[in-house]
Amino acid sequence: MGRTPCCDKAGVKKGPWSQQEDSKLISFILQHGHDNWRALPRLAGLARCGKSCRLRWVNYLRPDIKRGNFSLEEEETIIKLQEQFGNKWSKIAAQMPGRTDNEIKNVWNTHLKKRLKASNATVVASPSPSPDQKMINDNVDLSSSSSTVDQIGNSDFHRDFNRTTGTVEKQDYRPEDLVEIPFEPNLELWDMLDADCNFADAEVPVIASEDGSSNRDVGSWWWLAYLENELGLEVTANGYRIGDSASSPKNSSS
DNA sequence: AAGCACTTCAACCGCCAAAGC
DNA sequence: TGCTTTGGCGGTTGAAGTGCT
Repeated sequence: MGRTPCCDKAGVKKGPWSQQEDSKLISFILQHGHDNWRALPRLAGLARCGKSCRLRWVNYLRPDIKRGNFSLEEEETIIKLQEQFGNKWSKIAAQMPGRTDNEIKNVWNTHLKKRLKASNATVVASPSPSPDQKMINDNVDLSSSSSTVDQIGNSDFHRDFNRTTGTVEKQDYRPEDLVEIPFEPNLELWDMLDADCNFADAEVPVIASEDGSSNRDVGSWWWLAYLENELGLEVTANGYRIGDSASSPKNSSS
């Protein structure tokens, strides 16, 4: 008799996650946490293995994941830490808030390893940046900030949000500090949330961003719910209002 | 426009270690 | 102390996207 499988293989779904599955998982974890990954899928009504749920949450849905390209600084950090720790991706990820071990591993395998190999093989005399390098430098210019939200945000929205506010720590705001930040049209999904910011409606629409892509933004819209719930942001017709939230935000959002 | 090659990255697999009994 | 269960990790895969001819 071999090792006990991590889950009952029969009836367990594999492959890419649908938005319905994502919202079920998010909703469940927001309400109950994730003390027991094995029991979670059954309790959350997901036909997934516990490991798969954990992976999806840790690598994709968690609110504190920073998405987007790695900055040059981050790449240098990875290279340094890889030298120090070897392929201990979780150790490396622990030194890089907002980045997952999986993401770091992917960056290492797809970019950094090759780049290091190339630079070791050839001593390049010219300092002119490669297209790759240029993109990284551009990225640094766009995202350089030391604030909390840059470390934990996961979309351009959060960067923009940060530029305006400087931080998302609730206690930093007074009611008179009202700031409205326009939110992306594709994020107007508040009707799906009930009073507690749980997903009341099982029918989650496809979320398309301006460039026509979908799915990858799924982390953003539910994260806004988190921001509102946890950080006391108020959604208005034009964006988010920080500060006094005496009026009903969701009524004014439609 | 079509076909092919290459790249990216989300997700899976199998192993290991820690915790619980 | 040994067995089982569970969570976590690193390696790998393959579908989807992108670029090139």
